[in-house]
Amino acid sequence: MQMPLKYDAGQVETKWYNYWMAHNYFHSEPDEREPYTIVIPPPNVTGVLHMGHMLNNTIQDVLIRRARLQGKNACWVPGTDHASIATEAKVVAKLKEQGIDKNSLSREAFLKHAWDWTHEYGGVILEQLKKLGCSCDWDRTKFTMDDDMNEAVIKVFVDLYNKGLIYRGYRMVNWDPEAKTTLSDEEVIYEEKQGNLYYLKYKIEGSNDTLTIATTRPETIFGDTAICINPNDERFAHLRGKKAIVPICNRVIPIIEDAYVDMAFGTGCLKVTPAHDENDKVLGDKHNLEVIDIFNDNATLNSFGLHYQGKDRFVVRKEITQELDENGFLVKTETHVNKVGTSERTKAVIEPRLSDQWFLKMENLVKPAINAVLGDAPEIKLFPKKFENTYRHWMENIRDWNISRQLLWGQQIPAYYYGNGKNDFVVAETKEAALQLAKQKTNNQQLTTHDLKQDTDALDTWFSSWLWPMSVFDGIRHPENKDIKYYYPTNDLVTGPDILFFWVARMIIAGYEYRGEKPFNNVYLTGLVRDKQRRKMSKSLGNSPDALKLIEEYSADGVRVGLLLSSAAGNDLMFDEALCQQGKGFGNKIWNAYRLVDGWEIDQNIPQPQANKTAIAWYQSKFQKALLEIDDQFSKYRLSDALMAIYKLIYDDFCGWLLEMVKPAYQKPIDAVTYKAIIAIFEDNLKIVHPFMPFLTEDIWHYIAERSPEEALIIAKWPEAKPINDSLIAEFEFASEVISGIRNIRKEKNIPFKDALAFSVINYEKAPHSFDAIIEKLGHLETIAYVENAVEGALTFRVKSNEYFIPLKGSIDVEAEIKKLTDELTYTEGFLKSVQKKLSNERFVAGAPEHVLTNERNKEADALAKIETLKTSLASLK
RNA sequence: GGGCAAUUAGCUCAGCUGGUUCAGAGCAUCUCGUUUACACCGAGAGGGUCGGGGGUUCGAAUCCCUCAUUGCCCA
Repeated sequence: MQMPLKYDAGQVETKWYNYWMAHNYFHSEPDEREPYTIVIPPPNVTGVLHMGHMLNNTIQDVLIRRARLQGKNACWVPGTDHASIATEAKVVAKLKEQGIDKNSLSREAFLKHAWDWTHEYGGVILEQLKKLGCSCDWDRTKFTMDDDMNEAVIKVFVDLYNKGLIYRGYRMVNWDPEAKTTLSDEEVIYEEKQGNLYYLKYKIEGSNDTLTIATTRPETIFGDTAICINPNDERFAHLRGKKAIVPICNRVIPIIEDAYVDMAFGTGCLKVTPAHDENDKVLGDKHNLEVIDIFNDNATLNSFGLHYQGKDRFVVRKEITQELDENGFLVKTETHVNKVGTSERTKAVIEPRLSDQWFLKMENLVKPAINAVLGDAPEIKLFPKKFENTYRHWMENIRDWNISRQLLWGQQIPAYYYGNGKNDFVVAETKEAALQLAKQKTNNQQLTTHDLKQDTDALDTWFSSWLWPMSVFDGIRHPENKDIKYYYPTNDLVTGPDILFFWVARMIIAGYEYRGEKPFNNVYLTGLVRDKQRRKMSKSLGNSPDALKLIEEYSADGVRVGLLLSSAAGNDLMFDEALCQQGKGFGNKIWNAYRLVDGWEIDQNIPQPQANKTAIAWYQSKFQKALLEIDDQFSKYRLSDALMAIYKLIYDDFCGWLLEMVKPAYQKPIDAVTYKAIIAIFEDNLKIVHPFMPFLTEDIWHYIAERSPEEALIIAKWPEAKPINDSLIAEFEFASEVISGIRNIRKEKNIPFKDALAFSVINYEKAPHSFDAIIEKLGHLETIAYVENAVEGALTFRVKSNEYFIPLKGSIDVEAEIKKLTDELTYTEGFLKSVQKKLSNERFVAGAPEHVLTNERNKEADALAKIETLKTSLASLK
């Protein structure tokens, strides 16, 4: 087939993606082959492709395509998650645009809107992954809110509850008193605000002593249930075990000691208000303090606020400051800058508020997961290893997981209340099952489903995605099905370090709890994609390039290469479009290399020149060496280095050297043996490039020959390992230095390449002649003459101790030659001296290992030989 | 405030358990070159006292201490 001059990426990409889909190469079913499985980190269903996804999914596709070429049964399961907070926020915003208030809708009506939204925008991101070339098994696409997935989540919740691992408890949440709703941490914006630090005097019970505390929120004194001092603070040693009296409300509260208190901040005495401060809550739990909530849900004071009842918190702050001052409790006021959380949407100052939440006990669940990664015989490896420290730190200090969210979008918590008491509920997979349980629990056979009210909260999205590697294979509902038994544990997980805890650790926990087995063998943690100024790429900064535009401009292959060229595992990636350009350039290079080969005329009758045979044998060894290196880099998840090894192999060794070596002279045909070998080599090259540049390689593959669907590159066989001829590689290295020497002289003397040169050598090194014909060709020499003595009137250069001569018509600048030789001599003598100094150091000779010594002695011998050559040359010139 | 990383050429990074990858790669820069695959090209060149200081050692980018700077996570 005739090849176009230029590679048309857009057209080629569509063509081959459709071809791959039509022939079902991405689909996997269990069979007798070894499985290789990846589950995608499910992106937000309503999200769009950004640079992080591009990097992440390129890596996964490289891994999966390589596995496929290696003959494994490769299965990459795609899907999306429902991202409850993000999606719900988007739906709420859209409704607001239409003038609809979320709170005016019933649960069912709201969910209908959310599903409409999901159906409209959901899956866009998956379509975008196709543009990138991702070879996911689309038949297996999952969504965390699919019916079967929901069922698995609920089943797990009920099971954990029945095991006594799920409980209800209080937790501090971000309360927006204007919207009267809970906000996630992501929806709170912290702003620096100028405020005051009020110094308040508290009396000590049973004495005339006082203590002074500093607070930014004097109105919260009604909620004080302790004063805390640092046990190491000698200033307050006299207060130990005493009690203090809260001003105005005159409540008597204990003085407790805890190292949490910063002795240097304020007065060193801290008032503790567990109901209204996260840190105070922790202190309160630790010291068993009373919890007094002083606010209504709109942030006015309740009855604990006494005569301030019904007034807003900020009004009270002013008024109470005055009252305290008038009664002599206010010592002084200082200005103070602190960070105040405000609502992203209403701008209201967030009120920390205690609220009923569902928790999962982590202490015991976490044990197998710690052992799996950090134990003596780790079953799961993290790449890069440095994240093991982070993992350890989090897992060993794990807190119970708050799994409830005050949202509608998500799996509704399957707890059913039959009464108003705190414990008047049952947990079951269905309402019907709940009714049975409720009847048993209450002994009230009259109960009906109408008496049951389901908890209004939804489950944290991570409570779905922590089951992902199991639930996508239906392994929770049907633990013995053939898919889960075949594909689980999966092989590699590729994700960002920012969700190491939220997701990765929890999947490990769930894996051991529900299958008694790890969910994956290896975790490859990618870096964050940043821009050239090291800023994180984000929508709000607007510094993230449009992913699809990039693909349009640089081709999918180009962008893939660009992303991977500079992304060592775990290191952040400084994204630069120039890298995509480099990727595109690489594609162009391969394309044109094939155009060259494709254009050759083949002559069956001419014998293969020895030089071509040597060249091909050399490249084959070089290829095998690269293959080993590539395998090694892959095993360490160093895809960047694997790609660079391939890049250099193809660009330099194949295009730069091999093709130049075997290229027939102008309008001359090539022998059939060489041609056949070059084609075979080209095919092997395409195979190793294919995981990185799937489109271009598949396209060229089909230009090389007519191929049936069974012969497509995507399912070809990865090149076999063969022995490496190291001496041939070394001989080439030597020859390439000779060629460089010739090129240098041409350049120095402005000799055009088309002029053939006379050339002589004194072969002191007894170098073999295998590459002579190649040196002649690439150096454009008339011939290589082996001589015993220096050639007069010639330019010279040396490789090791061999001396090369290029006689020039016209005069040689003898002075310049002498200077060149003298410089080389001076340098070599200096080098020799340093080597000999080392060798004459007895402690070095005694202490250094044998191979180091041998090396130093070789250096010495080489230097001596070279000095000999240089001296002979100099003598002949003078 | 606690913890964990990092600092090597103009840029992005590699350099595993101290000595043949020991100062490297790619890009960028500069010079020369339109040789019939490719100017998205070819041939060459320059560029780093391996963040500063100290120590261990025959020998340190590599190990230890210290200071400085930066980043990340947790509070």
